[in-house]
Amino acid sequence: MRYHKIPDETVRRLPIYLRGLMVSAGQGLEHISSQSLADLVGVNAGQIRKDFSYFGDFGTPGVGYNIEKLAREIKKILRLDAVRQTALVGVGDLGSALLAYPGFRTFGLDIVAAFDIDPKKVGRIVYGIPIEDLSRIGTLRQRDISLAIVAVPRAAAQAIVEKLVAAGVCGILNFAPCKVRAPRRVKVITLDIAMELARLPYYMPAGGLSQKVSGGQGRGTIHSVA
Amino acid sequence: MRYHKIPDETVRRLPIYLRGLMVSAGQGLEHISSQSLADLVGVNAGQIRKDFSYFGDFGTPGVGYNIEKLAREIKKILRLDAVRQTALVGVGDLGSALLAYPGFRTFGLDIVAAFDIDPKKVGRIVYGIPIEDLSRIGTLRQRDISLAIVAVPRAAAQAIVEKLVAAGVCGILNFAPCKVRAPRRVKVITLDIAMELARLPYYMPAGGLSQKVSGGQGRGTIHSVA
DNA sequence: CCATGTGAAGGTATTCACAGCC
DNA sequence: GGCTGTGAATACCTTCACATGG
Repeated sequence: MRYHKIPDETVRRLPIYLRGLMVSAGQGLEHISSQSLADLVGVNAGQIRKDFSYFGDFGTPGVGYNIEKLAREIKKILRLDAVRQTALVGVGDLGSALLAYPGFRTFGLDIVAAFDIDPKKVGRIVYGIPIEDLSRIGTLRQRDISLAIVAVPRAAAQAIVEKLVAAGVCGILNFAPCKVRAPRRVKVITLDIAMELARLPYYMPAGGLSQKVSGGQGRGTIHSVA
Repeated sequence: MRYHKIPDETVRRLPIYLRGLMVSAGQGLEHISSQSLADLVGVNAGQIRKDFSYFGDFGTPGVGYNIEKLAREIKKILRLDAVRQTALVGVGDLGSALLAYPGFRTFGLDIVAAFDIDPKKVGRIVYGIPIEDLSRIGTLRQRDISLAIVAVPRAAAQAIVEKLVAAGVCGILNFAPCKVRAPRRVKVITLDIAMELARLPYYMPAGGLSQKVSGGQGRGTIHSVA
């Protein structure tokens, strides 16, 4: 069930909206206007209405959007309406941090398996998850795990991705700083942390440190950026 | 010295090219064609040439681009030509992983200070960096540190950003899952890890697990994705 | 009166194709 | 022959303004 045709950029923003809606719901609100949501998440109000317009009528003129209903719909579109079991490969510093990170739950994503190549790590239990040997990646298919996070060194990433694909995984979040090849049916998102930091200096003023703001707390020119 | 006008999307891709160029340089190559670079980093060759065209002639028809020269130019544009000292705030699981991560060096970014609110952590040395109390963030200005990474819980993020701004920081990479406000002159990039994972299921085939590929290794339909 | 939903307009980014150069 | 650099054409995304509805 693919919704008529939702632009990629809109899909990218849907999780942002979803997070905003969940925050609002947590405050006991029932409805929210595109303007309030805009203030909350930092996206232009017109953009939000346009985005929502791609999948039917959820708002009531004069009132706003029903938070619960809208959140449920977005989850359905993103296919986050059921809990998705996820595997982690590579339990180094970053991998461990990801195991400890509670944020995935928010979106119904649950890390239920972890793999590493290091015999000293295999068998240990980290944040409740036992670490298995890489050779057991093949068991993912029968365990109904179709999503994976790759947190291994660059040199190992491609081989791991191939193992995962062979095991039936069809969605991969790759933290290794390189492009990995995969069949078209498998969606890979690469998240290169250092690269994000690398484009920060471009946008910074030339002088280096910024001047001290007169007015103490920084009132006045506060703006949302990015 | 701002180059005529480089599109934002091009700026986003520059670090990708830079990484590809550094890999090629490491292999002893001297020149690379837009097509080879395209294969390496997964961006269309025409796109690459168009991107490079925004900042002058670096290629030689029939030969390709001089890797060293081009890499140096991209670094200059991104202002990565000098080592930049960076501060980390929040030495939890993720923060520790970032301290250990060698990838920042690649882009001339060096984490030289770390802060945490937890008295049990303050004073300890993690991966060579002593953890200081939050109250010492104000010293960043005189230490010439203008870049910061925020890895604190959502509830603390806004307050930390304000402290950093007051201390003269003008570029922030925020890992907290929320929008933060900052003066316009301060560039903030928010990287919400869970959110990236959240849009993965949307692109996955409906059935859940993918079918076993006939043909073993997966030859044939291999495509770059992402 | 307030807020949604949406055509139409404007802006930005990508793709194409080829002239020009080594 | 191979590869760059770039205008022109296309596709995509965002903004605007307003008609419509509670």
